[in-house]
Amino acid sequence: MLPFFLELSAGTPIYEQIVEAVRRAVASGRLKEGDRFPSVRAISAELRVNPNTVQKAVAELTSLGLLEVHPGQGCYIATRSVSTVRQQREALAPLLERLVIEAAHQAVDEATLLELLRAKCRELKINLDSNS
Amino acid sequence: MLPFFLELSAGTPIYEQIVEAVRRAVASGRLKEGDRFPSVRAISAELRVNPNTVQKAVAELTSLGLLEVHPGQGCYIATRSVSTVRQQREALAPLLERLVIEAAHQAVDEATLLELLRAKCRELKINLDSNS
DNA sequence: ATGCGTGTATTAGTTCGCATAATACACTTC
DNA sequence: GAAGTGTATTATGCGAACTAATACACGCAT
Repeated sequence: MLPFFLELSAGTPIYEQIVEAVRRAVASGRLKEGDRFPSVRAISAELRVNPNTVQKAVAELTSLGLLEVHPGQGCYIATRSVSTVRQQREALAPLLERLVIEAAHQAVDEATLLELLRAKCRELKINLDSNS
Repeated sequence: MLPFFLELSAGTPIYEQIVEAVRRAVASGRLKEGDRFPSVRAISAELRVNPNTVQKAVAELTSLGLLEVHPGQGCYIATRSVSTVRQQREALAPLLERLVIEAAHQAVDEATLLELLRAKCRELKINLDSNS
């Protein structure tokens, strides 16, 4: 059993879906710093996907600083690096913009939007990466 | 001068960038219901992009319900259709999820995240689609 | 030392989406 | 009828995504 939830669907690259699933698992607490991460071949077999595709996901997760590679041994969830306030803003800005625009089109007012955000924060912590 | 702001950049499909720009313009008030929308050929010439690419954006905007086509005459910004609460939630859920996950990775606490969201709401209304 | 399990690199080939190009057609308006 | 709309068609080039089959370097346990 993989330590993260993933239901492959067309439309988005597989390696991106893997990255997203791992990010979700880490954010929700399903995966914690220092945890052992499954091998490329194990994930490949479990998902029935080409090893190269999984490798691409691992490479991206490593460059994102989410995974630490211990050569010849395996991968582990990395200790989160501290980011500056500026970096935080830059990472969140595009997501915030898309959210606000979508809310405007759906005619969702600001108060409701804020409430939805609070609800989502609670949901993520509770579900612990069960599905979505 | 196009009624929406767009700076073409690689990495994302051009037609998607156009759709995004129009959505932003409508959400910010730069474009309003009933406004005339530039012709495919005009946009094509302005952006120096193939007419087919613009056409693809127009088609998507139409299917999204953002544009109304008056055959043989032109396109206009559509009157927004009412959406149910359920539809609102479904449209916002994935964006909320990605935002919360990204915030968790950036170690941004909930209170700060809510404040950033409020700020983004204000920013969108003020800038009126100048840049971003 | 040998073998197993790690991550990683290489090369090849297929499929598919994006963008371009050049036309052509149906429609409305003046 | 001419000009300006949106739309459809066909063809081509390009690159990303995925698969496939190997091969290599490293750490670790027997």
